[in-house]
Amino acid sequence: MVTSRDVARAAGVSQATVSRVLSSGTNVREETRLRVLEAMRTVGYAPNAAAQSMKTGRTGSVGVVVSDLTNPFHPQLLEALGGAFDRAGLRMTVWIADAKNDAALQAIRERSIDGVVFTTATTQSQELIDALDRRSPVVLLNRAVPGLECDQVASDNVVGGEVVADYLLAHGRTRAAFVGGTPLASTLADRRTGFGDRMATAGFPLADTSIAHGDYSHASGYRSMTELLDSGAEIDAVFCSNDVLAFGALDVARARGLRVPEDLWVVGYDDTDMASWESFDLTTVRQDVSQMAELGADLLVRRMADPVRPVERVVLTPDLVVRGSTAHAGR
Amino acid sequence: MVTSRDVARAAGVSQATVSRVLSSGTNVREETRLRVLEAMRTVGYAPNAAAQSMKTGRTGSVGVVVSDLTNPFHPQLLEALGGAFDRAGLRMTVWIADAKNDAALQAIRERSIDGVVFTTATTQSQELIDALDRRSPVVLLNRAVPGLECDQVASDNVVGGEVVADYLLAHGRTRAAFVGGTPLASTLADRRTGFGDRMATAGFPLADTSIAHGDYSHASGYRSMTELLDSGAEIDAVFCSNDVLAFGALDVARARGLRVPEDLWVVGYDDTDMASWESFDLTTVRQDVSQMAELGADLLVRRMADPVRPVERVVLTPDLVVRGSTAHAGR
DNA sequence: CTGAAAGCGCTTACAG
DNA sequence: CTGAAAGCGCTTACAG
Repeated sequence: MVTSRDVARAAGVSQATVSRVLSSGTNVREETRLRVLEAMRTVGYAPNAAAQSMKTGRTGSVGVVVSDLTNPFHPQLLEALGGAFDRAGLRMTVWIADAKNDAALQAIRERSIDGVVFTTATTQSQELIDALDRRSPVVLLNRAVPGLECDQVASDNVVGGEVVADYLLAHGRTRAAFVGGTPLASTLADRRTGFGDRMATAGFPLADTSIAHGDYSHASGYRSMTELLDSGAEIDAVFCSNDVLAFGALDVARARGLRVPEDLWVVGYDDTDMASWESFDLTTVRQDVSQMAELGADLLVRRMADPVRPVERVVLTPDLVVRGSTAHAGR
Repeated sequence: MVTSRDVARAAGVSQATVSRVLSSGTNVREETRLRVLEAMRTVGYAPNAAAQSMKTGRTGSVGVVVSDLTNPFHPQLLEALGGAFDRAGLRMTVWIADAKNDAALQAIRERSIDGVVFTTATTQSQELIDALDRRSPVVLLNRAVPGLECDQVASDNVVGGEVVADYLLAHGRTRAAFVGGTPLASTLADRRTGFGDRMATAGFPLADTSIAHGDYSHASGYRSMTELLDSGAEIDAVFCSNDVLAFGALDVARARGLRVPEDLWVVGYDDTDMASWESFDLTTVRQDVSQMAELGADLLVRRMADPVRPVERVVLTPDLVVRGSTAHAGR
């Protein structure tokens, strides 16, 4: 292994000078700097990250905890986060968690990473609370946990649900059902609350049959929609708590010869890329993934720079994207 | 920060003994071991990864370079790799690369990661060749680069194309077109070669109009299919070099009132989750993502353990999954 | 602007 | 089975 000592020898300077060129670049005569740089190239030097990290206390890596990459919303979020951290000169360690996952918090404790973004359902685990007590840099993205003293970025899912209700009501679609996963993640529960309350307030409570199955997958949406229709519920609209569920619901509608949107309106949530594909042409509530990721990455970077700054909670307002699964006629 | 020295003090032993408990666990009296473990808990100790890594020369992290998470095949691969590395006790640093990306190779040089899996198009960049000369652990997954002296796992894309041709020919679908991206990644070029050669050999060369546009996205498939049909080509089957392109092609067929499969057969590649959704019900060439990821992770682990072991090249044989976009009647 | 030296927190021979 | 000590490869005061 080539070390800074080898470079020093080759350049005829002390090891300390090599290190200065590497880290600050200041307090070095330009001529010396160039000579050292040249020597680095000649001997094929690359600084040892562990040694640097041990001295500086920083690793240059951050963690991202995501779940369920089969829902395209999550890869989109991951890709956006990757871009943001890349621009910030940070590497990204990824945990793909099924449920709660404290590996990332452990990694912070071991100083493998400098901070972490959680995009998964985060219960107030003791580990998380301890980490925050320790002033570990943690950002919650796409999740709001009211009691938690940490930076958070989330869209207002209650408003997201309300927007859908208002839209349906404005167009006389009053016999609405809700399809979610179960148990509902807080984000989805909020969507349901906003939606259901608004409909109820307008005098059109959701059908009791607004049921949900399993996870948040296509299969789950398919099953939920099937049961909904089998139950004989008279519905003219269905709001699914994410796009993938809505795709499943659409497939059921199609298979049964229901015309969308004439007979049934279908609304999703997330505005994933696929929602705009002609096969689906899905009206959905848009979450600006790029913006969300950008804000989250930025908050984490600032938190790492200053562990005691006041906590920030950013709430994004989602908006409705109207497409053929509701608005247009004759598709 | 709590160090092993603090633990030693609390347990009434030397720092070396704490370290022994931590690393090997051997050569320590059971009673001592328990006392140290207890002290660790009491003082809230977590070993410093950088210090460990500096001594051992290993980081416990591996890199994965993926591209284009909008193609669901890649998230599936990433998720499978994440699972495999997790089971091996390794963290996963992810680079989402648009083109060639040497950041991961740089990270190996700096000892931020112990090895890397490339799942992206890898030209024989000088950096990669240098890395291999240095015996850096590198595995190519889903990419075969014949000249490259490194472990590789890929499916046989030529055979994949041939399988499709044989299938079409066996069912009398002889006026076939190919839709790919451009420029073709080697994987896709192989699929085209296998497909085109087999069709030509049987006396049914592909239409000249077998064109391709842009990337490997839905939009690209949509545009290619549109041009294909606009050109007036008389085709009864189209083979798309991946599923996402096929979804775009299917949407065009639908929009134009072409019946699939009666008027047109559509075949994809990858067997992503979505291919089985009723909206698409796509016949496609299956790549076993889990197996591929498992093999790749395993090769990397073994390569890291033994940098001089002979290179392995694993070739997987893809198989055809027949669904409604070709076989069934009346959908 | 540069060098000698201390030290980051571990692991691991080397003695005992 | 345990401790004292060296050293992994850097960064950064401290002198000059």
